[in-house]
Amino acid sequence: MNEASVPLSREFYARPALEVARDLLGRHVVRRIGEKALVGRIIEAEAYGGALDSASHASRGLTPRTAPMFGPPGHAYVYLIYGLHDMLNVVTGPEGEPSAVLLRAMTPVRGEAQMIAHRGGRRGRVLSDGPGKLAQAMNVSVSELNRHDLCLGERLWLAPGEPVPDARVTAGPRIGIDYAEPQDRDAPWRFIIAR
DNA sequence: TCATTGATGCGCT
DNA sequence: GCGCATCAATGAT
Repeated sequence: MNEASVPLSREFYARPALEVARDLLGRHVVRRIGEKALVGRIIEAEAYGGALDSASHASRGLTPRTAPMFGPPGHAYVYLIYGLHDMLNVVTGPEGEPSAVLLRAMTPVRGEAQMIAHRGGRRGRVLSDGPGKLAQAMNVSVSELNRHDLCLGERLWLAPGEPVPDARVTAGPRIGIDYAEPQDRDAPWRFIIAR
């Protein structure tokens, strides 16, 4: 494991989701499957949680599904949406205060051919430009990686990568949360790397 | 390039 | 039973 792929520390995650989401842009997602390593650069992320975020799963309280969000930071929260797609989140903030960041998109850095295979041969922009696509390209599933500790450097973790300056960052409302209260629906908690 | 729609399974009421 | 932090195929502009 070289310097660029050392796992981000627990302290990195133990901050407000909003701060972590912004800071995750340009960082690397590392997935190790046996001897093979897949690396992607995060280009889009969304914060969920905070005091009273009606868009967050955790706003309904602690349930078996949302339990990881209430747990210690630096763990994965993976869930299935629409019966089809796995969503990869990282748990943030102090234990007991539910929050997480959804990884929404990445670009391939290493192991692109393997990612394409995971995606059924789809390549180019559609390889990993959505949360379900990102998880599928990385072969991340609820059954294998929900609650996984991202600070171990085993199977799945995030690494320093190349942080992005503010001038390259754009914030806007989150996607697919029309059901949320207006102030949460409109909050600029989605971060992307402008191009 | 944009809008529409079916797919599909589980958590929660 | 309802609805969901989505995707891909389809058809129109």
